Amino acid sequence: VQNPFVEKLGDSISREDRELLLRLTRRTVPVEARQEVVRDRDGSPSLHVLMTGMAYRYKMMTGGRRAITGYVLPGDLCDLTRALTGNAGHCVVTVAPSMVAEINPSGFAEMMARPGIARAMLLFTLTEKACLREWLANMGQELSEQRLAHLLCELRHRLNAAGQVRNGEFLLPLTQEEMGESLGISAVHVNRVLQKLKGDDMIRMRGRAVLIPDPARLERFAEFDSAYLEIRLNAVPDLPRSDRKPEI
Amino acid sequence: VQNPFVEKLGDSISREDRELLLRLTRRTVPVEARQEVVRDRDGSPSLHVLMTGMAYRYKMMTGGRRAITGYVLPGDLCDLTRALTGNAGHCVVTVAPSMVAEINPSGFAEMMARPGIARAMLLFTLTEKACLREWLANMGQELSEQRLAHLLCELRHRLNAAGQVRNGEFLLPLTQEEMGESLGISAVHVNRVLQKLKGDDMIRMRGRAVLIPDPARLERFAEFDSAYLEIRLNAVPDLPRSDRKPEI
DNA sequence: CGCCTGCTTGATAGGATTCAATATAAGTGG
DNA sequence: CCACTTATATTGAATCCTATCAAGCAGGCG
Repeated sequence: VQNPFVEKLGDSISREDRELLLRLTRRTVPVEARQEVVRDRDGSPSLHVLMTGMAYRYKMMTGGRRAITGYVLPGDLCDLTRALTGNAGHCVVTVAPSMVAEINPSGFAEMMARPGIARAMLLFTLTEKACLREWLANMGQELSEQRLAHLLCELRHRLNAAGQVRNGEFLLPLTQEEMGESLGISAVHVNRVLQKLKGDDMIRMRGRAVLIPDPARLERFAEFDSAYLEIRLNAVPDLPRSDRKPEI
Repeated sequence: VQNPFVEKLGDSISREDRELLLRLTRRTVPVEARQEVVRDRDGSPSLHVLMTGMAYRYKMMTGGRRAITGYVLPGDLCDLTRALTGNAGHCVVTVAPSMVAEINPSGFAEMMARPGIARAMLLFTLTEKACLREWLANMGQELSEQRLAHLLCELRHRLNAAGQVRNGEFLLPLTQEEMGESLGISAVHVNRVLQKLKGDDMIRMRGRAVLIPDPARLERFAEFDSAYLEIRLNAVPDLPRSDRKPEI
């Protein structure tokens, strides 16, 4: 995988748009694990794109607790909101050594001036919104066992799309504390739930490697439906055409 | 308030864009309370904008439970995702008699072809995303008392922006069941928490009218910071200009 | 008036937290 | 390379928040 960001867009953008994005994301900088890529208020005004590695978004709560609200995988934008509005509303930190492309403000302006790219960015945002909705629904209605299973399903699915799953196995460099912060449960409880899932052979773990013997079974258990991740760009009509019958 | 949708955009869009949106949302249809405005899969391909009334987004979970993931207030879009991708991922239902503007596909195409409007839609989406992130963080980390308080703070704040708060009092036509579905707690528990908040004089209720004697106090208690709702369009630079110093 | 929906209250049960202690893994520096 | 230090993982016990079940109450509506 050369440029996961541009590749994600597939052929939904024009050749010129693709070239521009390739150019803007050519230069990447390495970021070590557990390093802040985006800080809530300060930090660089650039737009950051994760090219390799892994990160998550989190929000500080009073009392020093953290809430993890989503994961950033190769090809994902880190801080579109901050680039557009000047305020991210959350931080992004790596969990693994990563490569990040920085698009400076003028480059960002250049890309957003292209309608095709702007629309693609909107769709990225919609996907993330769908993710958040899914997490929220899960958090509110499901038991912790299913929630953890759901998280694993989502990560497996997305990592798979990023080509990071080999033989049904993928690396998950998260601590149990962090899993807990993602699900709203304590690290102690994560540990117990994890053991239960292992006991039922829903998952197997070797260090930081996770193996899911029967993804379909885990997804059934987690009530996971990947539809919310499939907001594919090519599912978008060029622009809704007026040949559809207009209604009253 | 004539057209809450267009008014929300303020002077961040051009006069022509404003005229177009006014024209597209001129004709509205009444929708009774507890009526579906958006169904997950089927339904009209139009984009719906709530002009008056109130609605919420929900997702059906297995077992017949519902998860409410957000509220739609006057001026808000109901189904931008569905208009763009063909799939909403959730339903929208009114809680009060409402007026809804329907923008048919060709009208939607027309508006999205204007860069200024497209950018405004992106910002709407970002605001909603910020909301979801806030809910998610709250759901995961806070106790039900604070969560309920937080929900009330958000609704007060947004209803206030929509001019629906008079003397610190506003109408909240929600059942306790629905509040529970918004917070991931049972209706029975909502009732008890509500009583506790009343007991501390955090809120007062007369039927469906909610009065918050001291908003600042409730917000402190709920750890509510309205910043996430303030993604004002005018906070956006015309487009990031290149007169900022580019960094390495 | 009777019915239905929503609200209220009590009692019980269970999931998850916290506290605490130990084990294990992972670094670090000598 | 090993001893030391720290972070992470694991296990147990007590506590607490919240769900569930059940029953009674209130108000609106045909």
